[in-house]
Amino acid sequence: MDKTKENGLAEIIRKAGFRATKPRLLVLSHLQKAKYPLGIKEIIESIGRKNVDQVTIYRILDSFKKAGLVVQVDFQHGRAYYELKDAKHDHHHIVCTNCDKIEDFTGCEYEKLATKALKQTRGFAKVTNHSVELFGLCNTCAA
Amino acid sequence: MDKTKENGLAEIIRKAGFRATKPRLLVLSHLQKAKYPLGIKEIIESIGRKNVDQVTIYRILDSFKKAGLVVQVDFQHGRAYYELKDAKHDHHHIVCTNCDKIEDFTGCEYEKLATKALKQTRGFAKVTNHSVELFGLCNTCAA
DNA sequence: AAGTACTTGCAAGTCAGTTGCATGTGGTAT
DNA sequence: ATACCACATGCAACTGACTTGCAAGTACTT
Repeated sequence: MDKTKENGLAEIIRKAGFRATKPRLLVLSHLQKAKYPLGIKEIIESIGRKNVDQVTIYRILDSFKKAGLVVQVDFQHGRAYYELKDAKHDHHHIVCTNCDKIEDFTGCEYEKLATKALKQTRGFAKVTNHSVELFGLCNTCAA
Repeated sequence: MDKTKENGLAEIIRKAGFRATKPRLLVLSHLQKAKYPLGIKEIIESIGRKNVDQVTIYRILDSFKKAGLVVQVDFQHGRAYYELKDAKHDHHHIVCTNCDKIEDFTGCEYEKLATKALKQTRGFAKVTNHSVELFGLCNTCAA
């Protein structure tokens, strides 16, 4: 990892209230490079089991999630996926229920949705996060 | 369970392509009565472990899901929740990340969202299902 | 350079969900 | 009404995701 980049990552981590340790830098940089949400297993594998213990990865992702650095995505595959939380966070996924292919789409109109929901429910004070996934069939599997 | 109702349930099950067995009738009627999505554990418990084996419940819910009778909901609690799929299916949940309180809201504009996503992605032929959940803080926990 | 609170690694454990296979049963044909 | 058999269920054992407790290590502060 080159020095400038590492410093940038370290700063992000410290701003979120954590110490900039090697495992955390690794997890963050893997998430940054990822095109699509990563499963924990993939993260563990690509970092290398001998380099960082899987328990550590679990703990890091959990704390990153609580700190709002990362969002957890559910593809109904029975395990958790994670990706960096982008500023606008209007970026979601469509998943093929047959072959698990994933693509992105935008435009869930989060603000509108949240306002609408808060108006309707009355029992809730604020919305901090949201999850929007579509499930369907990709062109190959539909044929 | 009164006879008329049981017959109605049985018909639903047969129309979906299954045999109307006692475990399936029980699962379906519990889902119908539920105000909010049920976790598998709750279903197992309220039906009674001695009455129906938990493996059977898992298999039933899985097949109901594949048949489109039921939808799986993810509250990021590490286990699956299920509820009956309603015709319009424009009924979603807002979950308190602190105390797990759940309320409903409507108006996710599914059709619009699906059309938009299909136009953007190009790799997908159709959308068969969707999941929209909001996470936030309820009035009590926000205070 | 040292101290300490935060982090990590290891081992063992928990819990959701799955699999294989023998037994049971709903729906149908007779 | 009876018998049949493919579909369903129950049981036991298993897998795999995720968690916990605790001792050892290390990033940041002074």
